[in-house]
Amino acid sequence: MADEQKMDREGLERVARVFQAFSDATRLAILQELKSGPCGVGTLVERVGGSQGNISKQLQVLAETGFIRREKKGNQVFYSIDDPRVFEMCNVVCSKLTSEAQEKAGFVFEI
Amino acid sequence: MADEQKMDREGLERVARVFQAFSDATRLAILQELKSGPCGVGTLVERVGGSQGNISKQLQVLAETGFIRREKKGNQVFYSIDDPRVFEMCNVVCSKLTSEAQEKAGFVFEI
DNA sequence: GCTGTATATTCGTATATTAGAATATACTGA
DNA sequence: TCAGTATATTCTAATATACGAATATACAGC
Repeated sequence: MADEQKMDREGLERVARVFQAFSDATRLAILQELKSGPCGVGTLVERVGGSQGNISKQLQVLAETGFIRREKKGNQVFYSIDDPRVFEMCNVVCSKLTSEAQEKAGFVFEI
Repeated sequence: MADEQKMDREGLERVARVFQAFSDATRLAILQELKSGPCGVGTLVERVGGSQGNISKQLQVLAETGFIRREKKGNQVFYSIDDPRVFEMCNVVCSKLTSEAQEKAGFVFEI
């Protein structure tokens, strides 16, 4: 099915770089906002919090993954989700965390 | 469909922590080895390279995500994939990188 | 208990990351 | 061109990370 060949170090580093982009709460908060639709930088600064400069930087990190799109419109720059599979990944992690929490709380009977 | 409620900062930080675990080439190399089946630490040191101490540390980081299982058997410790969805996530990233590379090379005609 | 093997932990160092403040650039409209 | 608004970049400090070397712990067999 999937490619069973092993990836070389450079390939692994590129993949790692993408996960890295999603490994920060501020950037995930931005993603969460973009889920509702495209958004300008100023609006994201308001909604996510933090300095304008920092939000702008984090947006660039996200855009470099290829999952987020950058689009200039006149004076403003709008960011949006370019590939919704980014949320599939988040959902996998979330559901894992949820089931872990349930196990910890003893809500699950494993056979 | 998915939970549309916004996650608080603490939740986002927990998710970020999991992505963080996958954001390192050495740890991805370990995952790649585990794909073929459970593996002891010593074998992973041989196959992945680097010091034994470092591999052991990285294994712990992976195990903390809940996607990788740790199992003691006598003198040895075996690690294995506990939730194969970790590879789904990797595949999403890989396919994105592949399509990006193709676009860069001009192999894709967008309508 | 002692020895050897397997794994984990600690320590120190080089490097990377995050964030705010200040500054620079880009664009719009008068 | 000038002023104002929106975004990006640079600089700096605090913190986090990855790694090897050395050391500690766990366990099996004698």
